[in-house]
Amino acid sequence: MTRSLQKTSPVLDGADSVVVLDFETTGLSPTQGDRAIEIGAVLIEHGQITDRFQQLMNPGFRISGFIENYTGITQEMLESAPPCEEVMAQFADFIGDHNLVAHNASFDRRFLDAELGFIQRDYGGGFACSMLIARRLYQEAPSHKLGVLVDYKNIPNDGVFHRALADSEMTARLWLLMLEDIKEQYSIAPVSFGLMQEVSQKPKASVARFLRAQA
DNA sequence: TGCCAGGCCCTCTTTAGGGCCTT
Repeated sequence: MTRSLQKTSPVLDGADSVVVLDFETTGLSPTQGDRAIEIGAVLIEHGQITDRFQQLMNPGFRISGFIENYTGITQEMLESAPPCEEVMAQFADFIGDHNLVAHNASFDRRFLDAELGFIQRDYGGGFACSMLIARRLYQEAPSHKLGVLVDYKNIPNDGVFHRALADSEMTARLWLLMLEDIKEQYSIAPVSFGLMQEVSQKPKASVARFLRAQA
């Protein structure tokens, strides 16, 4: 169950389309045998969401009760889903060479790399982490979990968490809000993907100075 | 039955340890 995002005023230039993605998985580590069980993603173009991707996938083994409770995704739901390889081939076509964004991107990147590796596919875009940027822009936030940031920044949501498309849509709203905040606070426009990547790598204490120098 | 990973970041740091964040 999803719904459209409210329109957001464009703050990106035309070349800075990004795909915001989120995996639900059987656990924390693909190197320990964990697999993806759902992928959700939205495409942002010109500062607005223009496309969506959501698909459950069958990892080929029984998932834990913890994951069923955490995500609401049941074993029964996965038994009727297509295998990971089929879904990830479709998803590789969806992301193409777009730049990518995820909340705690190191996690999603590990699974993206692992699942695409199984089918000998790759991607050509960069990867940015909304959590690392939020830690720098919103240093006073009570935490930088996605759900806490959504509440802290009053980001509209339908109350669904830990499902791939819902989390990717909330991450996309957070991403667009961070672009708006940088634009308004530092008079930078357009705010490029490359600039956001740079922000994510700056020491916390020097981010404001760095952004002021970009104006 | 209980536990498992990994990158980032802070500090009582760098010859380390532990919290945060993702499922």
